[in-house]
Amino acid sequence: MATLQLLMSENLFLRDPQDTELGRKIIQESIKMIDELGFEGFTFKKLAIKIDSTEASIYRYFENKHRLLVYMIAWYWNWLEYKIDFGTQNISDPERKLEIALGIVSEKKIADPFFPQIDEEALYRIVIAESDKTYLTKQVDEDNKEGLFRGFKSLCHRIATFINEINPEFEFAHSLISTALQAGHQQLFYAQHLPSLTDFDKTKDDLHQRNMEFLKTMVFNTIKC
Amino acid sequence: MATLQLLMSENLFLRDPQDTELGRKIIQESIKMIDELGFEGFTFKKLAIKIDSTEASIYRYFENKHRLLVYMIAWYWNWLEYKIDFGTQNISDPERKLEIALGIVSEKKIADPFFPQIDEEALYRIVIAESDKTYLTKQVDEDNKEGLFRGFKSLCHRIATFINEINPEFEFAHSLISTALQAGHQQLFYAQHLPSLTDFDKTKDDLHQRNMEFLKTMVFNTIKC
DNA sequence: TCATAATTGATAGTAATACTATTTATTTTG
DNA sequence: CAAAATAAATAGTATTACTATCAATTATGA
Repeated sequence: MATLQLLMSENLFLRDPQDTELGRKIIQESIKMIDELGFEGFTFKKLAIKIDSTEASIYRYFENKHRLLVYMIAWYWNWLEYKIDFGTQNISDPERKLEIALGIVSEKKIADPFFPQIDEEALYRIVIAESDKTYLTKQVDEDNKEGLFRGFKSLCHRIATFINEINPEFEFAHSLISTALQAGHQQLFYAQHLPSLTDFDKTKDDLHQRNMEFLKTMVFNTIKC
Repeated sequence: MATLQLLMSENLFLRDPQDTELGRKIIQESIKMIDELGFEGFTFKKLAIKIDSTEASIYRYFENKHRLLVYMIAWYWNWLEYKIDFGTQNISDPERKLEIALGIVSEKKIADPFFPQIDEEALYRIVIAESDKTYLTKQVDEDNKEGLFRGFKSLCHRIATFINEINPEFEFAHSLISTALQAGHQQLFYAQHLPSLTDFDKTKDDLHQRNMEFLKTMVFNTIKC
């Protein structure tokens, strides 16, 4: 099977981690560590020890750990958009396209053989628990100017387009989709940790199915009334 | 005018900040500082200098700055629930109650004369930018066991009740309301910093109006189809 | 080929942060 | 009013998030 590489925006790193052995080890191991320790518990020092390198070496690739998180989350959004492009190929019915997109957004994430170096399951847990931290900072405007959030914005715009094709009258397409994208993660987090904020049962194995149903209901009902 | 005090859950603090002069200064000044510096830029050291006290004294009131944030956000949710109780008093039509609740959630927040010691405008900006950080941590389960998120859960449940009164068939009342509560903040943050994720124009002064409209459309359409 | 430059990595710092332990002052109460 | 309890101030420490400097390796080109 072919192995792919997502093209990542230049500003996301100092040195492209996909180019070198060390860079790839940084990404692989930091996905594992942030998943285990949480973003606050994760440090470049701990990562350096784990991959048998040094803090300074890691700082050559990423300005700081926040940038590394932004890189990982951007990779995730790029991956989703690629999957949606792929999945809606040759389909013209916008309702079908929207349904496919929402399905991909909320489906259970498993290892993608096209990207063997990334642990998508761990990355998905990071996205759920940490992705908001990429922009909930005081430097959000500078980061945005550098284009660090292009992946998320692009994905949001793409799905919003489907809505506008279905119902050109609907005036909140972007708001609805950015809400749905975040809600999909939020509800899974809540189901796990604050279940009374949801109507899901985390012990049942149809959790992702229910979440998908919720998102589709919310989006389709909202635009069709 | 009467001055009120919201009853805060015991576990939110080590010593009740509403009881002492220093405690009240801690709350007042930390709202100002977190608003200005962001939660990451805020430290007990800086706060201590500002209020002419010491770090150790502040640690007598709150275990750490995360707990202080949780306290502030819990105050906000309690305040909203009180406003909704107040606003839906003697109203029996559940649609009307839901509309009032969503209105209160998304209306522009101004100083509440019942609580003169709290700067609600600054607190609202903190809620928008920082509230997710209260639970997006590795200690969320322990914190939840201590009841730190009772305020949010209680508010969510109360509004979900209105939905169930309107449409007992609808099976995602809690998910929809927790989604709407977060979306209300998120959209304002996006409008300010990542406007392409919304359909709002931050330069227009009907921003809150539009956001309210979006939330009401989303919630009512979703439950009525 | 070999010197030079460029890149990469290792070592050793520093200022700031998030606390903690101990000491000192003040207030409460029997 | 003395003893106990409480509150606050002082002075630490381990860790974090970097930076500056130095050493090794690799690439380039006359």
